[in-house]
Amino acid sequence: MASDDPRPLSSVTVVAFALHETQLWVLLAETGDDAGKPASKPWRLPEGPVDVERDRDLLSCVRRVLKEKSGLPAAYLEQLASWGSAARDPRGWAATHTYVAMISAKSDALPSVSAVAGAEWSAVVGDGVDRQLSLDHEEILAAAVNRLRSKSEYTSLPSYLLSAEFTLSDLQRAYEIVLGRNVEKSAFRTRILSADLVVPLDRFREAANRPARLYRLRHRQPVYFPRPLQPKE
Amino acid sequence: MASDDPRPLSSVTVVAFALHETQLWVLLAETGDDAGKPASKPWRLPEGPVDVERDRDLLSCVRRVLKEKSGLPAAYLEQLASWGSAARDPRGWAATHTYVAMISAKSDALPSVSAVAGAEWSAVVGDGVDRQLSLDHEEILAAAVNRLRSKSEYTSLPSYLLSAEFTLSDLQRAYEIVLGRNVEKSAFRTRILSADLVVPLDRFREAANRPARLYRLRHRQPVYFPRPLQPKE
DNA sequence: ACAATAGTGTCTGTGAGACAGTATCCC
DNA sequence: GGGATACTGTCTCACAGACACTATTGT
Repeated sequence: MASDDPRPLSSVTVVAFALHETQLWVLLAETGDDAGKPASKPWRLPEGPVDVERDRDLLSCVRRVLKEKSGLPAAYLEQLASWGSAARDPRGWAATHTYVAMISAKSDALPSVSAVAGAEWSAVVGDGVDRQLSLDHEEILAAAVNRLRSKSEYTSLPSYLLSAEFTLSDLQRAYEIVLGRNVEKSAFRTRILSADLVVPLDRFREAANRPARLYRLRHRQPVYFPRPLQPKE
Repeated sequence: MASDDPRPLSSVTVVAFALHETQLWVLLAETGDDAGKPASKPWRLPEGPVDVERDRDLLSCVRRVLKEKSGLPAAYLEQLASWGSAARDPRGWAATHTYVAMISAKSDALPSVSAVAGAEWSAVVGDGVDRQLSLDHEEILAAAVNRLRSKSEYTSLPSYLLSAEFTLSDLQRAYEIVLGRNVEKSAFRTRILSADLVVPLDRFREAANRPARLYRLRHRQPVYFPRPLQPKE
């Protein structure tokens, strides 16, 4: 019980999501080639060890890691789970605290590109990406995608993927991309408007058709709807 | 980035719930009086450091800790969250992976007493207990109670607090105790029976009134209902 | 006028809430 | 029969799904 027993490695892993065009994207980091040897699976989720000198707590640790790997702030951060075992990291017993981060779209709807070397957005396909990830990061990513999808059935999570001002059609499209299925327009609008989710603005988005009213989020915290969108069959 | 940087303490904390009479109970452990000095807040949640020699992963670590502190097996275990900061433990930067454990009632509905020294069941009042806990364990307990309550609105979690065979009234009472409010009988029975939750047995519990049919759980994993019990107002 | 997207109205279905009524045991 | 608990039937209400319909812009 002495506090100098061997301790596991402690790190933090971020699964950062963004929207671009018609897809959901996740932030990956390239494995640093330690000692010049390129790993067989060079991609991984952004991760960093807990720094007991600089990090006050887990949340500030995630924020630091996300900033170092992407330069981007998270519109919303939530703990996912933790993974820890003797086998998951070749360096020894390692535990990681994982977080889901939602990144707001930038004005021009570009995928919030990072000016940081070795970071890259990858499209989410199914519950993963189309490349292999090292360690157990494929499992962690799948869990994050599933958490995002299932929580989007009954909360306003997808709203954090939009920019500050958006139309209800934008929001509906965000849900459709995240959930991977169509959402019925009328029911969707009633749902959003009867919850206290958004504030209507007096501005409209102009286009070659009827202009759409712009909205912004009313709260910083997610809203929980009274019923899930799709009764889980 | 050297792997011999100072590492945080890593531990696992269990919030174990049980049902007895008309209340929900949680397992507490007495702080060992290190060096004979009794702590000012002698009670805490069962907790133990990750043992990199003996524990294969976090789940086996929780099982070991729960067994050591209570001698009881968990009918259901689920990760709650993790807490980690420089300040939460006087010994230094400490992270703990917390789990919620559900303990089945024993045949005679005794609160599953433990033959282990320094462990004790305490009734849950509100989202805590009526004594102070050390470290941030009051916050962890509150989070566990809230998780149990909110997840009981749309899953079969309370079923794990019953013994193997139970009546629908037993199950309803479990929900009522966990949720802290009455549940309407007719709707409750329809809900339970139309989900695939239970298997009817050919046996009945006899009493000084109409005998009640006994049931057992159909699945080991919790069932998710299509709608929450109470629309979150 | 037409294309295109924004936004609404109406009808249906599902499952929870309320509550009364019936069923079946022991005494 | 009476007390007690088990179990069912009926009516209402909230809200999601389906889908058609109207509204308002640019070209």
